[in-house]
Amino acid sequence: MGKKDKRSRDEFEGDVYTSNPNPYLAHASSSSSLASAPSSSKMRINMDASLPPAPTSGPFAGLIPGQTTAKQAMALEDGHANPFTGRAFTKRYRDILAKRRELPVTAQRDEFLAMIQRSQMVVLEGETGSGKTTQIPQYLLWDLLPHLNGKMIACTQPRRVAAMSVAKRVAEEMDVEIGAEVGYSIRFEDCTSNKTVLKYMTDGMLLREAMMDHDLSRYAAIIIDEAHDRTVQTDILMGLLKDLCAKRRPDLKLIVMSATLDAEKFQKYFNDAPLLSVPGRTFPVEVFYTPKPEPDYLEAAIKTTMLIHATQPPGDILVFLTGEDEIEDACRRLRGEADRLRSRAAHDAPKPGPLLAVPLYSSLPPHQQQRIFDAAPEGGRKVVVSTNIAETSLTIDGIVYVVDPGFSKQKVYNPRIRVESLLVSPISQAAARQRAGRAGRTRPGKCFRLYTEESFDKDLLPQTYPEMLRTNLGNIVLQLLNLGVQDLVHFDFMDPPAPETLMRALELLNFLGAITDDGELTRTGQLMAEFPVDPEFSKMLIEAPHYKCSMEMLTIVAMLNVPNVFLRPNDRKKEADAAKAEFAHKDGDHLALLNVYHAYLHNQRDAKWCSANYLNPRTLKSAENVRTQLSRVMTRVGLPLVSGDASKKAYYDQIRKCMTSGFFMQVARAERGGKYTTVMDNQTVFLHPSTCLLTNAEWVMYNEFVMTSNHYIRTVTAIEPGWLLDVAPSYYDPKAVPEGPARDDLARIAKTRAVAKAIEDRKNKKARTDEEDQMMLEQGRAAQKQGRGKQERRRK
DNA sequence: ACTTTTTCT
Repeated sequence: MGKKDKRSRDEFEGDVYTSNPNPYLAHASSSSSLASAPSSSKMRINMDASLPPAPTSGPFAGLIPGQTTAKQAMALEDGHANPFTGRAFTKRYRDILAKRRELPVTAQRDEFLAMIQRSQMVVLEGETGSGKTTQIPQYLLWDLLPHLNGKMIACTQPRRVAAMSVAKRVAEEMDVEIGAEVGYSIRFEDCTSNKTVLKYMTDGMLLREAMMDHDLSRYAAIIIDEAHDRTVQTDILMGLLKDLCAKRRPDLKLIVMSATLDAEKFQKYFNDAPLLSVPGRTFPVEVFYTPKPEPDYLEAAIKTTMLIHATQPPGDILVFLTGEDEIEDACRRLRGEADRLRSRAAHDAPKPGPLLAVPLYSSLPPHQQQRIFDAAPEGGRKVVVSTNIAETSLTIDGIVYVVDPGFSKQKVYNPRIRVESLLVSPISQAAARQRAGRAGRTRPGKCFRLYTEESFDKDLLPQTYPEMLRTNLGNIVLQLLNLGVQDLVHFDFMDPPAPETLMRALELLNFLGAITDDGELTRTGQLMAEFPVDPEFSKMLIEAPHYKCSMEMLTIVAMLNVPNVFLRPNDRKKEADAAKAEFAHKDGDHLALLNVYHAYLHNQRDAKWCSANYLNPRTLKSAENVRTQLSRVMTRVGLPLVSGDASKKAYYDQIRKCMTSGFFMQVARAERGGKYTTVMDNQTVFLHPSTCLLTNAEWVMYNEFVMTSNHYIRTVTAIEPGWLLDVAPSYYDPKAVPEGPARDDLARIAKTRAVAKAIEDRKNKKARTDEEDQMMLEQGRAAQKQGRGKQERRRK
């Protein structure tokens, strides 16, 4: 830790004033001085950015903020009344308190306090069951007493559900109502109040707040939890906060909490911040490897599961596979095998128990997801076959055996062809450990890895590649620019993305008009950053009023920002396809989505109607949520909510043209035999079989490029090539388009237009001269008249 | 020629 960390509080206060004499200035000079001014509470930038003065009376008397001990806090926790509310502690509180005192982290409370009191940043490493997520924020609360000077402590989580459930737990632990002293803030749900001093929130939510207040001045401390997840949001937050701590908030405390043994990397990144290691509390898991590599992991997984079922003591099994189809298939086969095993068992031999095979993946409707918590059948066992959702997001108690084939679907981004795709790839060692750990939550367990130990050591990466290196950065770059980070190349990423990926993002934003050639955020870019969607979508929304289709664009963008609404159960594919055809629009999938949403509202959002039509009511509900949020943003930034006349022929043209203004970079032109070629990079692609496009459209725009058994374009709508010249003239300058039929088309249209324009110009020019002549004549007459008038007056 | 992973604003 640097010299700064050892300074006294007085020096810190001095620092605050010298480094930032006028906080308003810092704010105004940032690039996000948008039309939508920050709300007044957010403008309340504290001139006194340091700790509150030591209270001389009241329940906290005797504590010196930033210098307390565990003993002092524990005495108050053990007291009669809750110092934060004044109310007497409940019995339930005391019961929970007793359990909290047994958590591994409790033993290190003083050690933690000592570290954070002498260092601005601390890295904390703790496995599951250590209690770090619930306790550390409370320890800080008792030490910094942020409520005494109107500040808060934030603890960020990568996932919404975690933020919400941990907040609820901690509210109980502190004997307060959720939303009062302890609250949470996630998209669509702000459960906080002016009383809130401890706030759990998603990383994305804190990033949004940072856009309005670059200094995050409401917070006395920020805790980044689950940092090992390395989500894009976590990574950006770490970069921002590191910089903020060093430059503008020397008083801000930062704790980075991580689960894996990768803490040294975090430590190094945070300028050798001190590290606290907290042991976890889980049961031991015995790990087994296969002696030889398995040629087919699905076969091996089924074989292994059956073997466990037949030979191992009671206990449920968790099998990790990669996707929906694979999982459903595996479940069917496991059921079959188990039945066969039971019917074939010899009379004298013990009969193996029944096997309950339950699938688990995110798109599963909630009531089916609930089935993973069903009890195993009498005398038998339960197998949960899951995607990596069971790795971190969902915990199933009672799992004793884990089958880990070592694969998951992972997003990869290829900046050269600007395509994100999902690939079945080997997992990392960290992920493998995480999977194994799922067997030891309630008692000692076993993990069967379907690969060799040598392969684990040699082939698996220690950590999963951070998402930042596997994703399209369009939206992230826009956000960073809006956060006032001008110099992206030198932004302190923990793992810097490939320069080509950054280039692609800047190029995209430039084509969309969000940034200038020099990389400066434009007014359009500032507006775009206000919308919680990718830049192509926000561009569509901003352009919508010009095309008189704000309402329609809101619906389409919302529908494209939730998971697929169309259900297609394996045993009812035909019926589902027929139901979907009812919503089809001849010009493409985007307009079909519009039809679906209208029908959904028209049928009073009825869940029964949804299922009868093979639509997912849950996704439609969230589409409505997204739509409401987006429309609020539009109103806030002053974009009119207008709609065209649906009975006019031009109505759908306007909508399609508006979509083209956002997605003009994703356009393909038909070839023979149902093939298409993408216009800018000459990729051969096929319409995804799910498309409802009825015409043989020559030109189409698409939403997604998917690589599965083939190159497909998904969610496709027919467009007119001429629109491309209107919405992106420089991008579609025929000279810039690769040679081929697409370029020929564009060149022909451009030429026809040029000729037409020349004729029009000449006509206009003639008309103008005629008009001018006429005007001059009239002016002349008027002057004559006036002149005569004057003469007449003079005569009088 | 024949179909989707996870999460967040």
